[in-house]
Parts: sequence; C-alpha cells; structure tokens
Amino acid sequence: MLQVSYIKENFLSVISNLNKRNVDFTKKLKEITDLDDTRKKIQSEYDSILNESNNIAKEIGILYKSGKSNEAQELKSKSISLKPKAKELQEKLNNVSEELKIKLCSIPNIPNELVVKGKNEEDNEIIFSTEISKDNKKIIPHWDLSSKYNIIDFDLGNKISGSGFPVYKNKGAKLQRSLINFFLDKNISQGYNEIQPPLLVNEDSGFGTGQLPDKEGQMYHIQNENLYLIPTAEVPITNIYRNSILKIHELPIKLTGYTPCFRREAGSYGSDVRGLNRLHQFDKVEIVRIECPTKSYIVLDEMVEHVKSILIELELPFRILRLCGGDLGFTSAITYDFEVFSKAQNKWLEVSSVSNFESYQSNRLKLRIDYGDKTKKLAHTLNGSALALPRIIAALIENNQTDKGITIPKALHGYTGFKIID
RNA sequence: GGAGAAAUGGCAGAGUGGUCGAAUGCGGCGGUCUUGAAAACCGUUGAGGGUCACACCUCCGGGGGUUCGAAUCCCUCUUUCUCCGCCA
Repeated sequence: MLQVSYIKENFLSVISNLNKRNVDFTKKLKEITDLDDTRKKIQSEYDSILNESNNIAKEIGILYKSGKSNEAQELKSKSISLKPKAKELQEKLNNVSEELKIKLCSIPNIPNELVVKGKNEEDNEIIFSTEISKDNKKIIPHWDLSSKYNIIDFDLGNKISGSGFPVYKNKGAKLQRSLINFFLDKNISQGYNEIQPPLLVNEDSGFGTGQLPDKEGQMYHIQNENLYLIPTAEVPITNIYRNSILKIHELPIKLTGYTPCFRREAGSYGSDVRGLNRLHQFDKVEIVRIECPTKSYIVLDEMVEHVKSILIELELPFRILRLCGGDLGFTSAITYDFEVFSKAQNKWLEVSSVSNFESYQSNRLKLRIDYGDKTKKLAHTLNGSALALPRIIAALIENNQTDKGITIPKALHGYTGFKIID
C-alpha cells in the first residue's frame, strides 16, 4: 500500500512510473488525493466537536464537585445537543477512511527505475544466462522419468487428494529432503536465521503481505476458522514483524524458512500443469529480509548473487530475468526471476523470484524503523525463493538422465547418501 | 470440550465513573560526579492523526453499547493462565 503523503508529493512521477505496468492510474490517484483531503476536513470538524464536548464534560465534573448541579444540568443538555452531529461526522469519517483504504489497496507498487515498461513476460529482460547445450540427444520428460525410477507418483496423489498433489517415493522423497536441507544450510551459511512458521495464517497476516484482499482466490481458505493456507513462507515470516517498530541496531533481519506452500492455481491448464510444472502443494525454502531503505537495493543484489550461487552448485542451466512492468507482481517494486531450463519440454521453468517491496508491504504491516533520533520510517522488505523444489527436481532429473540412471550433483551427495537414482 | 480467572506503556505493576495518556519500579536515552567505568543523584523516555509550528483529536487486547464524562460499568469476540476431560 502506498502512502498518501508520498502520492501527493510525487504525483506526476508516481503516475509515470506506474504507467510502466501498462495501466493508467491518473484517475484513481486523483480520487485518492481528493478523498484524503475530504478525510482531513471531516476529521478536523469531528475533532473540534469532540474538543467541545470534552471541555463541557470536564466543567460538569467541576460543577458537581462544588455542588452546582443546576448549572451542570444546563451544560449536560448542551453536550447532548452536540451528539447527533458528532455521530454523523464519525460515521462519515469511518466511511471515507474505509473507502480511502480500499482505493489505496487497489494501487500496485511503483516499479523501480530499472524496471522497463512492457506488456508481458515476453518483454522481460534477460540479464544472465548459462550456456544451453544444443545436442539432439533424446531426452525423457520428468513425468516419465518419475515413474521409470519410481520416485514420484502422480496417480497416487490423484487418488489421495487430487491433481497437483504428487507423492514422492523412495529416492525421490530422500532427494526432496536433501534439497530442503541443502538450501537451508546454504542460507544459514549466509547469515539467515532459520524459522519454522505456522502454515495457516489469519486475515491480518494475509493483508500485511498483500495476498488479501483481492487475491483470496489463490489461497485455500479454512472457512470455519477463517484461516488461510500459506501460498509461501513469505506470509508468516514477514508477518512476524507486523505492528513493530525496530530499533535501527536490530537491523538487518535475515530469515529463512522451509514450508510447504499451497496454491489453488485456479484457471491453470494444459502443459503448464503437467508433471511438476505447477502444483497445489509444493515445497519451498524462502529468504526474507527487513532492511533500512538506504540499503535495500544493495541487499537485493546480494540476494540475487546468493540464489545464483546455489543454482551454480546444482550445475543446472539457468537464466535470470528482470521482470518488465507488465509482468511485475502487484506488491513488488522490482523482481528478478530465476528460471531453469527443461530440455525435454524445451521450456524455462521459474524456480525463484527475488523482490524488493520497498515500503509497500511495511506500510500495510505497520513495520517501522526507529532511528533513535526521533525519526521513524517504514522499513523495506525483501524476499526470494532459495529455492522452490518441484521445478528444480524436474530440471535436475531431466538434465542428469543417463543410460545408467539419474546422476545426483556433487553438492547434494552429502545429503542424499547416493550418487545415482537407478 | 466443561468450570473459573485475567488482558494496562519496552518489561513489571497500580489504577473500579470526573484534569488518567495513565502512579511506582526496572530498562532505555541525556547529564552531574569520575582518569575511565560502576554506584549515586538530576532530567528525559509510547503510538497514530492534525499543524509551518503550536493547539487539538484518537488509542489501556479487538469490536459494539451505557453516560455530560469510561482504563474503570454492560454486551460480544480473541488471546493467556488454573482445574477437569481428551490427546501426538
């Protein structure tokens, strides 16, 4: 959520930067600033009525003490006469504030200056890519390899839950566990502290990181408890700091956590959802940072380098994209996507998304930094996947298939305890 | 699931209808003293809205109500604790 004061002070640049998302927000932003002016006007009118009745109440107290109940009676009726107007103003204020909040929530984050305008994923900028071998060796897709080596069972998942809930078996299960531990260890070695958060969150948490309102459709909702299954560990981990004021010396905050993630993925179909490409439940290790605004872009680069180093250790072909305005997530100011190459599908698969949300989330979260010199500012939040499991597994088994079996990259040997799946 | 108790500032803890945004202690910050530190003493120390700055307004778990006036009374929700039941 953007701050109204920021919109007012930077009206034209906000419009032109938001324009990179290919939507013109001029009208909406104008409505917001007008609404805020109205809010202020009603607020001050309401405040002065409250001021008046507060004063009367105090006087009545004094009069009663000195036994002048007749005069007190007079003041009482005066105070009562103020009530209808106060009530009316209070209601107006509530309505306007609520409307303002709804309107503000409908404005996405302002893209950073590095982000180019663009329509969709085709306009994303490729900023790094490893070599992709062009040999024409026959490659088996991961869904066939899964059953060939009996490591992932999609039919069994269908039986137990439905599509998008695969069952990992045997060395497939061990490979999952190994990757999770490998990722966590990598993150911890870079100073991230491990968190095991709840997998169900309340409405306030969903709002804090920007999943609610509007994006309810993407989350599973437990109706009778009004809880949501997390679509990413970002939600519970970032919300640790909801309604917080951090002392400057408490920063930086670097957290990592492994969780299953649950997504409804309504509307997905076809080859997009084949095999491990898009699941309703999948495992992911996330990194989350809370930073001083002056440092968040240095930190973003650091996070990109970190994720990159993990993919290099896994010896997977990958590339890094800087998302264009049209493909940028609603709450993000800038996002770098990591994609591994699936040779069998001749397709890039997203395995990580590293973003700086600047103060967009922290304004919703009410997450501020106390600089110790009377100044307080919204913090910057950042997060990224390091990394999401299923597509890593898909690329790994496809790329490493040999006549003898699927070889496991060296970096994982200490975790798996085996070097080949056969 | 049943019965009872509670929720106040960073923490502890007073306050049960009238200058209470809230005593006191601890902690934090600034100072005096000291070669330096500790101790002691003095001062200061919640958040949001609003204003050029003041004024002013809101907030004592959340929401609603009673009253001229609510931290204090009533309703409701949430959370915590104790006892019983159940249980990985």
